[in-house]
Amino acid sequence: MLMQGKNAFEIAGYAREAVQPRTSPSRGSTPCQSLLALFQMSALETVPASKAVCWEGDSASHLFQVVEGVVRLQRIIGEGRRAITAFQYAGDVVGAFVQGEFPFTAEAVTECKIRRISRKTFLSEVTGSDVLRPEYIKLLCEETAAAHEQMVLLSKKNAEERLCSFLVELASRGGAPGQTGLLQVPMNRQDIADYLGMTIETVSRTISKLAARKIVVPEGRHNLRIICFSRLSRLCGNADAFHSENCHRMGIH
Amino acid sequence: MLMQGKNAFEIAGYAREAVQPRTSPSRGSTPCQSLLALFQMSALETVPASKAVCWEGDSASHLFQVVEGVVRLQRIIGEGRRAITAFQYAGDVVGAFVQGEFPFTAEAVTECKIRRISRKTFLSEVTGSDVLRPEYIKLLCEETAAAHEQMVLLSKKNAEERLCSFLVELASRGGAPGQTGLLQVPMNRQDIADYLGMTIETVSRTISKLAARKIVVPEGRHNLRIICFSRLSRLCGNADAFHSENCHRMGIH
DNA sequence: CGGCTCGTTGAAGAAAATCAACTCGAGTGG
DNA sequence: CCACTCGAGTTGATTTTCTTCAACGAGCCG
Repeated sequence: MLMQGKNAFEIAGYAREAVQPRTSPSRGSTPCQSLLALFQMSALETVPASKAVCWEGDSASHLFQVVEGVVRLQRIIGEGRRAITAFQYAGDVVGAFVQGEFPFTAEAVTECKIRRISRKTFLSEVTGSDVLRPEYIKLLCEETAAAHEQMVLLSKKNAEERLCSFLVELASRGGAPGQTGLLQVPMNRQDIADYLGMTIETVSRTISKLAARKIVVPEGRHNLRIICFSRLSRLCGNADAFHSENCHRMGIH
Repeated sequence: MLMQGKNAFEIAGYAREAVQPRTSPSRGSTPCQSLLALFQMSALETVPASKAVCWEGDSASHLFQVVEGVVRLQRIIGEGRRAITAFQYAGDVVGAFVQGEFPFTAEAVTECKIRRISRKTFLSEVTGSDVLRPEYIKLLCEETAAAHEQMVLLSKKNAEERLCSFLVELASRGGAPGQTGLLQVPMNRQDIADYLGMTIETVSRTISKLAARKIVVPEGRHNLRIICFSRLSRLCGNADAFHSENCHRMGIH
């Protein structure tokens, strides 16, 4: 329920490629220009924060597009343990890789605007289009690559590297923090913890330590001012941190 | 289609769906029956244990099929840290989800037999076939689902749950251990550790503890006799362990 | 046999989890 | 307006789990 007042969101850059210029539905003769245009024919739905978009185990009859807001994909494994396997931002498609049943529950982190499309329609449109098909494949590949990246993080990185990786990812996926370096963090500490395989306490302590080193400055619960993005990048624990494309000079050494 | 093989490999059940009945190459008029048949037109190559099949960062001009043996997909992240993101068994395709450059190095765990096909050929065959396309999509979805499963393991499971999950996965992917309960474990302790986000010492200790509880019995470095598969399943840390399809009575409670 | 790798086991240490207290803000209601 | 509560977050103290360091053992091959 945090920050949905139309603008705070955009300021932080989360409106990545939100609503596109209206095009006519592709049903019939007009071919779709892009995957996201497929969703344009369906109504915009509003999902309140922390309400589910779809449930683990349910038959995946639909796919969803996040138009605005942030969605988390999560799995519950006994005794109150929860793992968040991905966050989906404006422009992302939820369920692209799902066949049969959803292997996750998708919940709105913030209040969200979404569109849905039936899997049947989606697949027939995609398989019938030489434009959409490679785009769909590309999407699947990116998702899998992201999953592998996350596995590396969870396998081998320590608390600080995990958090820094998360912040860098958030800055690039949620939208660049921009000149001011103000990064909006829509998810709460528990979400971050469950995404990074840590506890809220460790997340909190790690942020405090970064703050003490003047790498970031917390401004309220949901904002972090990035003082030195290049240092943040170098703390991600990637072998090639120094040559990272994220690292092209941000002014501060 | 499993087990036509005749050797030590088959005994352990790793010949999942290895070599198929010879079909003529699909180039030209004869359509392929399945994704794996696509590889039939190319020569069988032998890769010695611990030699690379492809390298991280290299342009992914080819895809590979594992015909026999086990391959590990790994990433190195500075200072000698290695993460194994997946093992690929006989019948699996390596690089299905890759576009552009390989995000991993693929290395033979055991001596392997592989076939390769150019990405260009693969994609043109797949996109041109109504049989192959859904099969390809299914493959991508399964890979992503497996990646999510692994993320849950790495996020939330303790050493024992990780190891038990691995053994159950190995039993189902590498082939059922069968009546005798003898499970072949082709990878060494370091491979297992890097796959599960642990150290070799912790892997070793965890196996010893399972052995002390008479759940498994190590027989040499690369064999484990599963005494009680249902107990192993229940130790995986999945919420639904009791109702798992792996759990249909194996005799022992 | 000696030298090697791989695996196991023990002891010590470190990182993160757990448990617990406390702060901060927002909302509620007197 | 202020006291109160409630949830989220922070911080400290303690414990647990796993890692690290080190020694040792088993199998293998020259």
